[in-house]
Amino acid sequence: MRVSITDVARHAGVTPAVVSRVLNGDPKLQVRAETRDRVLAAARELDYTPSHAARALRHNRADALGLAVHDVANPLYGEIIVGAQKAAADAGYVLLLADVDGLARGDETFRRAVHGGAIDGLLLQRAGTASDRKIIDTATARIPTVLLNDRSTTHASVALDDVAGSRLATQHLIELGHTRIGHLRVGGTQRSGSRVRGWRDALTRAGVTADPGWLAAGGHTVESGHAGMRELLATPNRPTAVVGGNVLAAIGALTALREAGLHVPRDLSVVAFHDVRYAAHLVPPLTTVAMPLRELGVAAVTLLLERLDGSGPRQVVVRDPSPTLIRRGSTAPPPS
Amino acid sequence: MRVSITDVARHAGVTPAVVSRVLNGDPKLQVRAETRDRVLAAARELDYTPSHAARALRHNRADALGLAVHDVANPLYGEIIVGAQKAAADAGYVLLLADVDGLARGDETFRRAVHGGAIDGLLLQRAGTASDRKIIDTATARIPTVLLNDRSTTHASVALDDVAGSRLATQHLIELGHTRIGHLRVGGTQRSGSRVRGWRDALTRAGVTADPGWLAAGGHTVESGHAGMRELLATPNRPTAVVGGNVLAAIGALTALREAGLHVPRDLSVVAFHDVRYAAHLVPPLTTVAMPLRELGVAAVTLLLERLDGSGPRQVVVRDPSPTLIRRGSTAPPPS
DNA sequence: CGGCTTGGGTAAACCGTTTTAATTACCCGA
DNA sequence: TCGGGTAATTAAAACGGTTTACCCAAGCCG
Repeated sequence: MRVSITDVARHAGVTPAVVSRVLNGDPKLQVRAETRDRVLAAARELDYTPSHAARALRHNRADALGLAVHDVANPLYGEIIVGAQKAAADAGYVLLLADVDGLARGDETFRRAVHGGAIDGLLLQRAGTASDRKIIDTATARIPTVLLNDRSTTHASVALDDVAGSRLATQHLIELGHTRIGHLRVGGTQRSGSRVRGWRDALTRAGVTADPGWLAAGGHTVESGHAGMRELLATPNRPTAVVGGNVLAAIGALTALREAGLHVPRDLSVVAFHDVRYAAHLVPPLTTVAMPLRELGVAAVTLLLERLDGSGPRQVVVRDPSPTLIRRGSTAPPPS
Repeated sequence: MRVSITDVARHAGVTPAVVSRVLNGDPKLQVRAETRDRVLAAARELDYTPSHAARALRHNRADALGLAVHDVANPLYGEIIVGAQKAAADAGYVLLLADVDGLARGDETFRRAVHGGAIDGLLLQRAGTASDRKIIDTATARIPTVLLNDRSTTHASVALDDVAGSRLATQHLIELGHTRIGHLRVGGTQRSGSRVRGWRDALTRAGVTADPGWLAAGGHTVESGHAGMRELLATPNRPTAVVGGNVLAAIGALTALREAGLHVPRDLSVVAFHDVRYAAHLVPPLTTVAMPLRELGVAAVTLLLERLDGSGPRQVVVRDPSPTLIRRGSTAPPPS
């Protein structure tokens, strides 16, 4: 059926040991060039590929990484996955997809994969929900784990430079002449706090003290963004511009503004995190801060591989390329 | 380190054979209830999970499926993946992610996974590109394969009911009073042909003969959709409504219309395939045909598992739930 | 010419499970 | 008390590699 190392050995007139050692380039192997060639030729001729299971069993290593996210269809995580997949493949690792919520529900399939050694390490999305901590701790206890897209003081993690991104967005608005700038925070995660900090930083630098009313919960859905925007509109010292922590929330905000009879960007400017593909095709085309999501995926895999080599947990912030402002039609100088 | 079946056996005072047979419910095993309990208790106590590699080696089966798509970040495929992931997990299979383009470039990692038996079957996106055929044939020769989201006469495949979807979209326009209805075809695949057929069917039923000028290449990018729409606008017997084969192409079409000074839907109606999450937030909110993408993913896994059990290649069309029209703001009666 | 090195390999154990065939324990009736 | 028969359990091989220790032959040196 399958062609095994024994077949190759027979074909080359040697023992399996030699085949293994030639193919893996064992430095302590002494072998005549002629023999080596015979082995290589036989392997090529029979189109031999070693059994994944057999190697994994022997090495106690699967050459596979797990990737568990909440929603694969979320385009943001799609980008992260693309980067992670590429980096893993380059390093000779295969990527195994799982559903965090499944994990939370105690999905036996994935539990067995982790406990049974089907993966060597795990990339785990941290959403900031209550059940998260338990999942994270269980995983970490079993297997080297890296948290995606958020900072952690206790676990290895890879985050974006949210402070810089948020500062960039806010500065853009300041440069346009805005001083009353609101922020729709995502909530629940470290990065939410970072974005608040970046926003406040930029305001402080411009000599503006942030009004507490300028900070509202935007969540990460269209509905929550809609609600958050309405809240901002109701505040006495109403902002003339808003930094949105999440694209979907920003879309909800745009709807709320349209409903309130306000024109974007004439009456109010909006800039949001993450330059998703359709941002340019909303009306108005959304000004965004492009964050290096793919690079985050790459960095996560890199860090995880480091951990597999025995390094301790480390917190990485991906700053390259740095957050970039994509100017489109949703930002303009404040109404005079 | 890892707790193995031998540890459990020792702990329960039996041999590994008994442990294995108890845990796997071997029907020919005769065992005292008391012994069985001891084994189960030991397994639970030590938190034993069998080694994935060892079972895979023994069974010559990895309990894993491969999933190779062109672009994980594409929200359409995201939905398919979500469905596939869930179905695979339910069946006790784990999902392994790969990049078709990597495959085309001869990505060694994935080649080794396939050849080395790390996956039992493969779900493969068919894009209709030139290099596709080679990849498909290579994969099929090695491993049971199911093609995603398109029909094939030679290989196992799972497709959507594109004829019905296209007919539904066209009928909607007809019901609004349109007779001159264009179609932006995706091109390259079977499903593109199916959509043309559905469109033509609906027109014929309404007693309208399709003008050749009403059919243009829309591709699956914003740019190609833009170009295709311009082509349609230039035709002598210009349509008053358009069915778009792809959302991104439809977005490009909307832009082209805006540039041409035409108002959607007052001057021209647009309906497009696939109800992506942001369709409601484009301006105008896009009327779409929602296709059962998740169910496609589920059906693909189901078919693949069937094939693993020895059934021959089969072509499946997912009709449940049937295509649904989501009426939004981009369709209206034709200008009078 | 005997012992030592070195080149060129080989033999065998091992990784953790599963499974078939074989072995032991036990009970019962004669 | 001893077969015989069945119930309960075990031994061992096999899956396909990898790796360590070892072996043999040839050459070299003293």
